[in-house]
Amino acid sequence: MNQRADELRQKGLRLTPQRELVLQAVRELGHATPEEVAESVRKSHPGINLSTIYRNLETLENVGLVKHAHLGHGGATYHAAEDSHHLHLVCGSCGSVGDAPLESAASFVSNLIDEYGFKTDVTHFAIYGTCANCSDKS
Amino acid sequence: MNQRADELRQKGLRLTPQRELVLQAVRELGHATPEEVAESVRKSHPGINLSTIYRNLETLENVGLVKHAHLGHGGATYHAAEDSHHLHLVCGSCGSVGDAPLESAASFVSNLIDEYGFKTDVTHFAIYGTCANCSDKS
DNA sequence: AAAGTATTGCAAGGTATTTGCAAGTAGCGA
DNA sequence: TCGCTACTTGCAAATACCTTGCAATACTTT
Repeated sequence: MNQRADELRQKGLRLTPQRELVLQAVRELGHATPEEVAESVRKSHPGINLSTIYRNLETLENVGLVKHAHLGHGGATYHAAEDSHHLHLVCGSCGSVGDAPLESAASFVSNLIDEYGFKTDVTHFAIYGTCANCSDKS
Repeated sequence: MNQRADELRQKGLRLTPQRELVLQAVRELGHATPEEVAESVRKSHPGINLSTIYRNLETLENVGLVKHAHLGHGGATYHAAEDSHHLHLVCGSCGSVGDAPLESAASFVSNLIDEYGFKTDVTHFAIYGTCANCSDKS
């Protein structure tokens, strides 16, 4: 039917309605927890089980269509693989999540490679701190 | 008895054996989950309850003797406030946690301040990536 | 030493995520 | 198009991790 389906099938996986819905929801939502994905999917298809969401997020991640990042205390948040080209600035004070381009971290990343041989993925964990807004107030 | 005890008492808190043990364990362990702290403490004092560990970690953090960081999927890990002067390089492949001095991120941090007014605390979340060891193998 | 209150241990309660299993269904082949 | 096989789903139970209520205990101050 399309590339996506083929890619799944090649790995012995199937393109089920539920799986498509999960992928679509992740793409629409940007960053979303499994719970939020479930909520979104259920607007059109109320019957979908939470464990199905979890299993599909995992499956889609294995295939490379989806990635997860850790933006806070609790669980992971998921986003489409296509938009993992920015880092997440999480404000510990107000909880807001801002974006910044990868270039902001370019020198940092190359530092770590040069000095430690460590290949950094700055998108996977949040960059924690205090946003401009909250800094002003204090 | 000592500075630590006084500092606690000033805030209406008490220095209990359990509390001292928790602090000592955190200092010895470097980075530790509540579970690991419990395990360590129980070697000398088997009766200590997990909820006591959790409550004391929280209390000690409020007082500023202990801090927590997010180094992986699950819960937080705790360390003594004194050694929060490094960032954590977590390898997604082997799970190892390496340290790097704050200076490695200095330009990154000032970038984010200049461009977004965002004050970064690079120690709070792990820096995720692949360590030199694991890069070699692949 | 006694009183007052923070703290502890225990058990129960939460929340988030995972797992076992029978029923359902996508996708390949005839 | 039909059937078969194996991947998936929904459901319920289980697990992991952490929090909370409460009565008993034990630091601290007086």
